[in-house]
Amino acid sequence: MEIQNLDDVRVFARVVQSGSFSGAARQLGLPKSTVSRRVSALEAQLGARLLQRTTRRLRLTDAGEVLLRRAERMLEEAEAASREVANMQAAPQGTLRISAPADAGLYLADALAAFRKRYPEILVAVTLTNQVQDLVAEGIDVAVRAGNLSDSTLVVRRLTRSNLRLFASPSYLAARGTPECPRDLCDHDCVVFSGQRPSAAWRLTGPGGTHETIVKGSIAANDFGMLRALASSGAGVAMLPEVVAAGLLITGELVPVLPDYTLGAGNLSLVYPSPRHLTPKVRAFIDFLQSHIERYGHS
Amino acid sequence: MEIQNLDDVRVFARVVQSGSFSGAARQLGLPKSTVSRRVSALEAQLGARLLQRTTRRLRLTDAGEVLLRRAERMLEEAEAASREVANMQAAPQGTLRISAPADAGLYLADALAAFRKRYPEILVAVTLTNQVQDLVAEGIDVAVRAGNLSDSTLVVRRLTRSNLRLFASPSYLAARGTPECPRDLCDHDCVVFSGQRPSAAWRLTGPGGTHETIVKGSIAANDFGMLRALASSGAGVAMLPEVVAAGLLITGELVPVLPDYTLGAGNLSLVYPSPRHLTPKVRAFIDFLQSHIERYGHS
DNA sequence: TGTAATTACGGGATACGTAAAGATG
DNA sequence: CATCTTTACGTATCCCGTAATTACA
Repeated sequence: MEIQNLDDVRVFARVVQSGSFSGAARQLGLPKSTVSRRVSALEAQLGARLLQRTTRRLRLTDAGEVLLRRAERMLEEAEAASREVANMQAAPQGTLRISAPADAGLYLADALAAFRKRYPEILVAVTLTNQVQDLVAEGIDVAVRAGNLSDSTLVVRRLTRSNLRLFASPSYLAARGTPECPRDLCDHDCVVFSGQRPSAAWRLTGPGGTHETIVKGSIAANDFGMLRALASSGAGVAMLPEVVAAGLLITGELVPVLPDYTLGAGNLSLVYPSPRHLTPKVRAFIDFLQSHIERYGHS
Repeated sequence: MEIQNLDDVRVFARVVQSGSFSGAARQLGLPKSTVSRRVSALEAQLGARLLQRTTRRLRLTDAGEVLLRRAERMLEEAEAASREVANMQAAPQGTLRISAPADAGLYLADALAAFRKRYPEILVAVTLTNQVQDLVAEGIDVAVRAGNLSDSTLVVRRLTRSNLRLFASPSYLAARGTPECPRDLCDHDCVVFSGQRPSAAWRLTGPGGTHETIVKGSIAANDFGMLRALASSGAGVAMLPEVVAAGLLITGELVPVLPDYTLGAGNLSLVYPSPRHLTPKVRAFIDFLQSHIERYGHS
């Protein structure tokens, strides 16, 4: 048969080293009976007696000698594996593969530069793309996502939720006028985040308190990238996370609408495959980004 | 934590190799659930995720890569150990250490020569001594013993029991006459095997059928070596295994008495420490000696 | 929809510690 | 007689296989 239990091997090695079953039991903190049974089990699995023994004396058999030599290397490998993995868990290192929306690059650059300074051991590889990737298939450790995530299996860690604002293209505003207060929105085409129907209730918080305005959307989509594209091409007023709009604000393709108002419900999230045994490099990144955002904001 | 179960490592390696949990389950003949749980257990022990997985895709994590590399060497060692021990069990080899009564040397020589011819792989080391040794302490594989064995823990394998005969020294017979039939023994000094008292009922089987004769012993001892010494120095008629007497028969210090009669109760035995996982070299020797005696007798 | 991974669940095997037995010097 | 190994025993734990669940393409 084959050796099944590595602990049995450990017990055997300890018995040999200490020269007695009782001694090994004491050193290992096990009952003597367990030590006896473990060695017996190992002997049964190998089909050979490993130790010739009376109550007073102990002697390795030929088979015992063979096993002992192998056992040393075996246990060394096992221990090395544990140690190596533990270190890897303790000290963040390796390459962190990040996926992010194309236009989040500008925004992330800041945070990543600081992150690299804080964790020089971690190499960072960023994939900027607007298509949602299969994290597992692509070997991505963590993805930055904006919007409502119902991504099933994946774990979502929300970083912030207070950065939804209104934007429109200069051309649209030139044609339709610029809203001065929430009520004005009723007269505008609105680009709504929704998979269902092109209407929504926007809760705007600003100088005049909170107003809930029922807007009729001209177009709806469940992807902020698409909303942004629609807005920048003049489809109407869009509610977008600042992160999403950032790129086009700089180029002037979008301008803020009602800049004193926020809609406070946008999610910027990190997404990763499994909550279990989080790699330290991922954990480090998540925690770092969280506190970085809390400290410096997100625009 | 430490890796406890080597089977878990095997399962993990197989999963990586086959690229899927289900595939590994099929190859290993295990339920899929078990494969899943084994990998999870390993991950828990190492405190690190080894495989990033969805239902469709599988990917080694950094920790997984580390473990895999170590696992290969680990499993190789384990397999080599099993194989080596198995071979050792299958093919008798190594050094067989035998302990035997000093005067059994002559008798054993024959058998051992044949044994060596049959099993050239087995080296034989014979320790001839009249003192009973501690098999385990001395590293003796098997001992030849004659007489009544009540040796507790040790395993006794009786080889033959039909070689008890009567002997006396020529000087004794010259002084007291030579017995011609069992009845004559009543008039002789008898050297009796017994720890208790110097008398015994000897059942002699010969041409005239079986006679039970109550003999009064002059001296008793529970060691055939001592009985033989007594007999050869003229203490009386002794019942001895032929093996024990053989040496002195050749030198003429003992001669048979009532040579047509046997007492059929003497044990020639092999003794070894444990019945479990008998080493093949020991098993080979036991079996060989058994059949050798059956074929060629013992004188 | 079909396949893959995980989990819930119940029954059964296994492993444990205590304690007693047996052996040894 | 003190110490050592093994075993008997009752219990608690774990582990397994079936099957239902959830995820994914």
